[in-house]
Amino acid sequence: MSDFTNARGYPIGEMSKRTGVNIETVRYYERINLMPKPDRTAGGNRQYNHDQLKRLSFIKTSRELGFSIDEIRALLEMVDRKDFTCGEVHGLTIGHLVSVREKIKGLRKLEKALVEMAAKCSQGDVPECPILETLFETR
Amino acid sequence: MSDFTNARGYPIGEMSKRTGVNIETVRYYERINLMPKPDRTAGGNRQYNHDQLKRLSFIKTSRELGFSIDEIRALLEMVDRKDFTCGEVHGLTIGHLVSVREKIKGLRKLEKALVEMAAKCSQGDVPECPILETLFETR
DNA sequence: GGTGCGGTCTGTAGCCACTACAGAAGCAAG
DNA sequence: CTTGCTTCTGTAGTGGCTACAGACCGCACC
Repeated sequence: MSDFTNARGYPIGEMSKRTGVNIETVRYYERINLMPKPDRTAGGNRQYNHDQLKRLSFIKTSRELGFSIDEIRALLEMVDRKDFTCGEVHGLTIGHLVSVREKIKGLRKLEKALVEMAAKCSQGDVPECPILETLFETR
Repeated sequence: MSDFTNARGYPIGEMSKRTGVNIETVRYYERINLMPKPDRTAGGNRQYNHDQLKRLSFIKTSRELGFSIDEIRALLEMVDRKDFTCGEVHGLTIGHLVSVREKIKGLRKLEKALVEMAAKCSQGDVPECPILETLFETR
């Protein structure tokens, strides 16, 4: 088992394991300039440093929180330029929270409609179904 | 103003207006064999009939309820073959309901995390932000 | 019959955020 | 040096549309 804590840097697989981001996705993030181009070994393999590990971790956490790539890019650009205020970051977060709440609202409505439809259904063996009838209603 | 109730059939724009499905999307549904190939006028324009209008309406309603194209395809194939039971349709609906509920659960968790993060934030003018600190925490 | 204008045609490319290959090459342990 | 895992580049596919370009259709009006 290797020790990556000294100056050798992390290969892409180690980055993937530590962050839970798919290897292909790490390379994809590089291609779209969300991750910087890392150093390479003599043979051409990527070698990441600890800052880059932190950055990838940030991206992963943010994605799990539902931020879009563009939202994450905005956050990271502020960080890169060291040119942001806590208020700005708060604003971005709240904006995202609003859209998450809207999504929940939409799904709740949808849940309700599905429950209502399913309740009408006898679940029998017959080829007549109130669910299909509901769906086929002309608007 | 024309009257489409007689035998002339509906042009694609009328289908779009009546169902709320984008014209491009109607053609897309035909390409992926979700909608049948309609009749054509002498000049080559599509002419739909009332059954096709009902079918498109069904698709639209189902999409709004969050069914995937493949789920809708399954429903429509059962209808086309006239070979289904109410129980089968109920099963598909419940399966979908379960996945909707999972999505809601996920979003709720996410909402909670966002609220917690935002609460820690002073919203001040300073370039220090607990939100970013949280996001940058190594996993 | 001509003109004008909006609807429609086909085909292709783009969107988001990845994911999945193929085929070659690197790298580390034994 | 061999073995076998990891990584490389480049390209194409996913879902569910959407957005063009450039040509053609159809219908009202004169």
